[in-house]
Amino acid sequence: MFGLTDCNNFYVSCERIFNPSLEGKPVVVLSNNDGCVISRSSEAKTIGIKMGSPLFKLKEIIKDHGVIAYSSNFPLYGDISARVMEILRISTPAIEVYSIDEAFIDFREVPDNEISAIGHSLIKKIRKGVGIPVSIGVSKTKTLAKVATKLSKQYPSTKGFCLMSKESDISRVLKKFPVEDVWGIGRAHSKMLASYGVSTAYEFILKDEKWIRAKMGITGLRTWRELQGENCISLEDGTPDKKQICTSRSFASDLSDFEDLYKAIATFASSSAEKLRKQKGVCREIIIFILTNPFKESGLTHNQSALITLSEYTDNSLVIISNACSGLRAIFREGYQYKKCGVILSSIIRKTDLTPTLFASIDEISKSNSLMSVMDEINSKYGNKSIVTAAAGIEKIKANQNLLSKRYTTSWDDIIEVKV
DNA sequence: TCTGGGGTCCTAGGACCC
DNA sequence: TCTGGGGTCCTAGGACCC
Repeated sequence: MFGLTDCNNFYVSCERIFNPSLEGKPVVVLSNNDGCVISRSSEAKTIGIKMGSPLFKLKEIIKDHGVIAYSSNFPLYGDISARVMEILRISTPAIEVYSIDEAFIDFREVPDNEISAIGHSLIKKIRKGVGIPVSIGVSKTKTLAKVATKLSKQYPSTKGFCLMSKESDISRVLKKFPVEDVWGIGRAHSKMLASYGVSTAYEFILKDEKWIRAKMGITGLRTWRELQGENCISLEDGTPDKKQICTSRSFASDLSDFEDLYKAIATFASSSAEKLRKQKGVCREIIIFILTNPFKESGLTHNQSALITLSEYTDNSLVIISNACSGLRAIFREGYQYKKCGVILSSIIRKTDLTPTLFASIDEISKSNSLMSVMDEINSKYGNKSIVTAAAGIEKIKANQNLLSKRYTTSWDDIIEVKV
């Protein structure tokens, strides 16, 4: 059996830990630049706020219902996530961290009759130890565990835990389960399935295997099998290395100056390089992209990217930045209002797998290595971006974050005060 | 005025190899 | 008249996830 732990309304729940007065009220957390809603409390869902809706369209509903909105505070959410995962890790045979708010649990070696007690105790431990509500679903495959988790959220009587093991229980559930809510079936396939009269997970598994393969490829077939209890998606141990590393942002206001874009690209290149060194990787490809605002009806559109292939693998920020910037020079055009840009590192291998090149001296390599580790050390000790390259500039890129809570658990300056 | 930021995997088709 | 049969690698784009 596989379990899936899912933190309820995760970002909102994180905000509520340090501000209990938010309990019972409609609360939302916004994306970067306070653009869209990316997390909603159950009260916010009830009054009809949809996932991903832009803030400016919600002005009225927010006023009418006294909705409380927060800017996203990722240092806080990341730290709370790590605490949840730690409890899961020490209390179960093995877990796979699947996202910031979800983890699969390996129950394969645990007798069926013990799973339920473990599940309920995990929910209590996390509530008490970290302060957030979680739901747990358990079944024969990861895809079915996802279904079970959804049920545990849907029905309060489950107290956040749902175990689906009996064949008859599973088919009873699947008969009512909308096919578009199945893990692995997205918008496009839902639409296609609907056109063939398939609307529930049960109708989906009744379809012929060959038909599924032809219409939905090998991944669709996997989902089809998983729903029938056949294990196709295994549990990953450890976090696999990233194959691509991307840093990108939308700007608070449009940029049309080369200089401004240059600073942004240099900053993002530097962040990506830092992430690359963190996973002890080196890359050989850099992709940069610049986009104009897709929502603007007037104005010129220009979406362009450049791929730079380096002659040697590197993790050196200076090399990555200067190449990213020459890429920008090649695609930048005057007269456009740019809204977003980003830097993607690709063609990544582990640094230890690197074959030393004939043309760089040992001296140069070790110089580069020590420079980078000193940079990383300073930034880790004195705070992110304490030391930056001149290209990135000293001013930070402005983002709208007017509704930000404090970094209660990761910054001494923001630590909570107790007033006597 | 105002619309997120990350990722992964699969597939089809073209270029190329012998 | 008739024009092989087996591969690999790369890339762009689509689908999906949170």
